[in-house]
Amino acid sequence: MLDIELIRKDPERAKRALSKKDPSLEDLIEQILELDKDRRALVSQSQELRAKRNSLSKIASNDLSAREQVLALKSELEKLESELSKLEPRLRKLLLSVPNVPASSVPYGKSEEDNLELRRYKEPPRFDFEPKPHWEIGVSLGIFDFERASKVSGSRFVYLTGLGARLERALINFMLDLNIQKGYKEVLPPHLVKPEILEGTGQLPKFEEELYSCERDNLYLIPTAEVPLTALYMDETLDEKDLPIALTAYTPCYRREAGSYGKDIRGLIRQHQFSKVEIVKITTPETSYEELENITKDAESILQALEIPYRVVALSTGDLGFSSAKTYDIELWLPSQGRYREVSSCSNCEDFQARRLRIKIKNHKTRFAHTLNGSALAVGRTLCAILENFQQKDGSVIIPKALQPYFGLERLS
RNA sequence: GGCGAGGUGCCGGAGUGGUCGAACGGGGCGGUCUCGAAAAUCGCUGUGGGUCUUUGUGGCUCACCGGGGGUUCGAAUCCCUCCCUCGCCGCCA
Repeated sequence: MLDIELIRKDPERAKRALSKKDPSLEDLIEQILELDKDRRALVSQSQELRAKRNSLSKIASNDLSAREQVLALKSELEKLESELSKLEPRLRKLLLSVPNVPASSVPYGKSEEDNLELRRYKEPPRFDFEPKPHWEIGVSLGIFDFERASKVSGSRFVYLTGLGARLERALINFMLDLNIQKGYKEVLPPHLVKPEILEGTGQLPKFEEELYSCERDNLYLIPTAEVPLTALYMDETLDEKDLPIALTAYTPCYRREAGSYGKDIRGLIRQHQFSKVEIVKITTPETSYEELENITKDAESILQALEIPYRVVALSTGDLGFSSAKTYDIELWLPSQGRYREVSSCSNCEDFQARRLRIKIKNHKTRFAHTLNGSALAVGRTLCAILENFQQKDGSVIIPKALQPYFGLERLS
């Protein structure tokens, strides 16, 4: 959530910044300004009445006429208050649907076409045979079972079996251990959260269709561990000397993938449920951009340890997520697709989420924290990359050295 | 799921209709004392909003004692409802 104070003070600047993300947002700002004006007028009026009422009440114990005056004030007040109670949720909802403003260092652009490649690690491998897509490798190795998954749960689900399940588990442990070594505190968070939490991190109110909900209990399945990790310190004021707070968690992620019907229908790339190891940092405004570089490097170091080719791109203004002020995506190489695919997204949300979640920090003065999050890493896609990049002519797959202690075998065959 | 107890400021804990933004204690911050520290002692110490502004760690004002609603001239205090925490019983990985 943006600070309404800033919108009020310099609406044109807010519009200019937001229209880099989405030009249609200018109207939204206009509406917000309008409602905010109305709201303040109503608040002032009702406050005046209340002040009058309070002073009359003080003498009312032995003054019957004061009592009558108060009754008159009361009906006026009720009118104002009912107007306010209609207006305030509307204003709030509008404000909650305004995305974060891009940082000035974010490259301008309309879509992912305009993302800026920053660096690459390792050449894509060359094969002296036709490399297979991961789903073919996995099925023939007997470690993926898509058919039975669709019988049981429908499309975009998979059973990992035998060494497939073990490989996934090895990756999770490997990633968590690396993160822990770097100072992240391991957390195992709840996988079901309240709507207000998703509102806090920015998934709601705009992206309801993306979420699985348990209506009876008014809870949602998390689409990423970012949600419960970032919300861990909701409604708290943290001491600045305890910053940065660095958290890591493995969780499954649940996404409905509405609106991506045709995309990535085969394989593990786009599933309704996937494993991810996430990192989150809570910092001061002064250090958050430095920390964005840090979490990106931390995520990259996992791919380096696994020897998987990747590149890092800076998202353009038009491709930035709702809550993010600046994002680096890490994309790994998939030989069967001949292109890079996202495996991590590292974002600085500045105080956008902290304001929604009321996470404050304090040394002399109190202010909102900055929050960052990054995947380190998406496990399923990493698993795909291992199968595809390290596949052999005979259909076996070499396991990267660093992972072997976790997996227990040098080769998958 | 059933019954019982309870939710008050940074913490503990009073307060059962007006003078309560809230006693008292602890903590924190500042002063005195001290070579210094401790002890003692004095003072200060919530958040959010509106408005004014000679923009000052400013004035005035409103709201907030788990959330929402109600009674009343007036609610932390009474009533309804929801949520949460703790205890016991039941069920259960």
